[in-house]
Amino acid sequence: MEENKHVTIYDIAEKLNLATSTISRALKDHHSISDKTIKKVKKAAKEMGFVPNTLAAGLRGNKTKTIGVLIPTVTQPFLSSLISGIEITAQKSDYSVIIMQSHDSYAEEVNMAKSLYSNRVSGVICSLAMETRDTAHFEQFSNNNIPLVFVDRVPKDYNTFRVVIDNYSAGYKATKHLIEQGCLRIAHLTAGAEFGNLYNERKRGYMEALRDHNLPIIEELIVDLKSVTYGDGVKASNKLFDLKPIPDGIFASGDIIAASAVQTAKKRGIKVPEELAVIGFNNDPISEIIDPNLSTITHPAEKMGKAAAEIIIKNLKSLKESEVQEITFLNTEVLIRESSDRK
Amino acid sequence: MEENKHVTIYDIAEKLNLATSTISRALKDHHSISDKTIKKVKKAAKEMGFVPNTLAAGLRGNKTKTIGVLIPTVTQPFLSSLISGIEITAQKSDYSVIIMQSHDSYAEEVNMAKSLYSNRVSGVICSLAMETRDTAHFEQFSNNNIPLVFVDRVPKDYNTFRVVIDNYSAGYKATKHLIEQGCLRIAHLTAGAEFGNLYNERKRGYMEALRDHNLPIIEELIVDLKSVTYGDGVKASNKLFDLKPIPDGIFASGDIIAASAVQTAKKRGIKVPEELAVIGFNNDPISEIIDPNLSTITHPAEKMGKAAAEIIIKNLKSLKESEVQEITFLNTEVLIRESSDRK
DNA sequence: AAAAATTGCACAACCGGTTGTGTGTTGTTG
DNA sequence: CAACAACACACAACCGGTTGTGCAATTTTT
Repeated sequence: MEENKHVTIYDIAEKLNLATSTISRALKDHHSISDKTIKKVKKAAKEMGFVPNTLAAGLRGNKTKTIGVLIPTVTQPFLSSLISGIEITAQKSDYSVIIMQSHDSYAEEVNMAKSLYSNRVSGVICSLAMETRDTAHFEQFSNNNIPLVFVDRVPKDYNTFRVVIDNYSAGYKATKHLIEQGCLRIAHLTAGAEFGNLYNERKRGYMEALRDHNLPIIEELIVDLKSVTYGDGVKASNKLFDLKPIPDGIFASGDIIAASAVQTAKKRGIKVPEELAVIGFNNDPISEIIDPNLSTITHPAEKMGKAAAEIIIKNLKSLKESEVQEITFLNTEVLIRESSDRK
Repeated sequence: MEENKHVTIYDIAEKLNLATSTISRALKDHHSISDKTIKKVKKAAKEMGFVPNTLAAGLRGNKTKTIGVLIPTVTQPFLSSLISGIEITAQKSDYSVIIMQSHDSYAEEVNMAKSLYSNRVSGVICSLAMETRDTAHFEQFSNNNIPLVFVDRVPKDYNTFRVVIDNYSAGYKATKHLIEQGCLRIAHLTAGAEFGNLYNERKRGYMEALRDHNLPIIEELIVDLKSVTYGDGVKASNKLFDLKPIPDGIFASGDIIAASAVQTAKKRGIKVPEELAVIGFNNDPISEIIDPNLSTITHPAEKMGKAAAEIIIKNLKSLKESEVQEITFLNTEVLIRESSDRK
C-alpha cells in the first residue's frame, strides 16, 4: 500500500506547465481564463484525483463554507429534524455542517463554541443548553462578524437572529382545545419552566387560556419535571393521578411526557380520552405510534432548520453590517388525534 | 460594533517581544521553553482572548484532530447513540467530531466522503448507506493513511477496521427465544435482506434456528420491507395477519417494525403475547414505551461508538503501518419483556 | 578555567489554495 | 497602421500556526 501524497494544484500546474493561480482560477470558472485552459485543467484535476484542501482555502480566505450547529443533543426528534432542515439548505449552497452537542451542559457549550470559533465556521446555529444562563461565549461570533442564529431555545436579551415559534400562543391553543373538549380540571406537565424560556411561555399560554375561560389555576395541577424523560413523566403522572379528583385533561409540554401520561393512565385504568384528554407538543414520531394516538402541537422543526440556514447564508453573501436583527416566527397547529378527541 | 480581528500568536509575540515560535511552543508546554515564559505567554494569551486557528495548524501539520462521521441519518436512535459514544471518547482526547448524513443515498455518501477528505479529517467512522454497493470512494482514506472504521453496516470485502455485532447469532438467539415460548409458526420481518448485509445475517440466524429445531421455513412468513418505517411495518404486518393461520410469533429486524406489528395486532384483536409473541431488535426507546413492552435484542450503540473512536485515536497515535486490520465484535443480549413473555 | 552540555529563544521555511498586480499577446478601432 | 482595449496567464505575497536548525547565554563537567 503506497502512501500517496495528496494531489495539490501545484502538481496540476507542473504537469500542465501553468501557474498555480491559473489552476485555481480555472477550477472555479474564473472569467479571465480561457475555456480551453479551463477544460484542460479540469480534465487533469479529475484524472489526477485532485481534491481541494479546505483548510488552505479557509485559512487564506478566513471563511470555510461551514455552518456550525450547537445543540443539546441529536437524539431528540425535534433536534434531529432541525439538523435535517439545516443540512438540506446548506447542501444547496455547498456548505458543510459541523454538529456539536452540549448535552445541556453550560460548560460543554462554552467549550464547543470555542471549538467552532477555532474552526472558523462561517456561521453558527444554536439551540441553548438547559443550563445556560448567560451568553458571553457567543460574543466571539458577533464580534467577528460571524452570523449567529438561535433556534427554539433562544436567549431573551441577546441581540441577534432568532427562529422560533410562538410558544405562548401554542400553549394557549393546546389548552383551549382541551377546554373545548369539555375539560374543567386541566393539568400541565412542563420542565424547567421557572427559567424564562420556551416552557415558561407555554405555561403562560396555558394559564391565560384558563383565565379567559373562567377556569381556576390550581397549583397542584402544574408539575415541573426535572428532565424531559419518560421516567420522570411517569412519576409526575402518578403524582397527578394520586390527586382526588384526578385531572380530566393534561397539556404536556412534550410528546414523551404526554406519552408517559397516556401509558400511566391506561395502567391505572383511566380511560383516554373519555376520562382524561391528553395533548402533547412537538409531533414526535411516537405520537403516531402509541395507542391511543397522541394529539399534539406541530413544531416545524425542519422548516426552522431551513430558515436558520437561509439566514446564515444570506447574511454571508451580503454582509450589511447594520441590518436589523430579526425574529422569524414559524407557525404551529393543533393536531387533533385520539388522545383528546371526545367528538 | 467594532470588527475585532482574530487574535493571533503574532499579536502575542509582538506584545511580549518574543518570537512566534516561542509563543507556539509555550502554549503547548514544550520543554525547551522556560516555565517563566510559559506562564507569561499563557497569561497574555488569555487576556488577549487568543483562540488558535485550527485551520492553520491543520494545514501545516496535515492533521486536524477531527473525526469524520458518515452515517445514513442522525434520527435513528441507534445511530444517535452511536454518535454519543463517539463524541464521549473523542472529547477525552480533545478531538472534534464532524457529522455528515448520507440519507442512505450512494451519491450523497460519495460526495460527503469527498468533503470529509477535503476537510482533512484525521479519521473516519462510517456506517454505509443502504444503497451503497461499492466502496471505491473510501480508498482516498486508506491510500492516505487516514484510519477508517466501519460500524454496523460494514462492507464485506474491504480490508479495514470494523466494529460490529454478530448479527447471525443475534438472529438465532431471537428466534430461539420465540421457539422456547412455544411458537411454531414464526414470521420474520426484515428490510433489504437480499443484499449481503446485516439484515441478511439476521435472517440467516432466523432460518438456522428454525432448522435446528425442526421447524419448516415458510416463504410467505418472511416479508422483506422496502424501508424501515412504521408505515411499511403496518403494511407488512397486515399481510401476515391476512394469512390463515396467522403466525404465532414474529421476529422483526428492528423495533419500529416490531412496534408496528404489535400495534397492528392489537387493532385486529390479536392478543400479544398470548396469540402472537413479538421480538424486535435494537432496544430503541420506543420498545419500553409501547404497551405491551417490546422484547428485543440489545444493540450496544454507545459502546460501538466508543470502540470505533478508540480505534481511530489509537491508530493515529501509533501508526504501525502494517498492523492487521481487525474486526471488533460486541455482545448482544435477548431482552425479554412483555411482548414475548408467555411465562 | 577551559571545554562541553544544556537551556532559552529567534529565524525562516513550510502547508496549499487565493488574489492583487504585472506582462506579453491578440484583437479592435479611428 | 498606430493606439488602445481585452485577453490569458505568471508572479508573489498572504493566511496563521508548526517545527528543524542555529546561536548565544548559562550551567555543568573535567
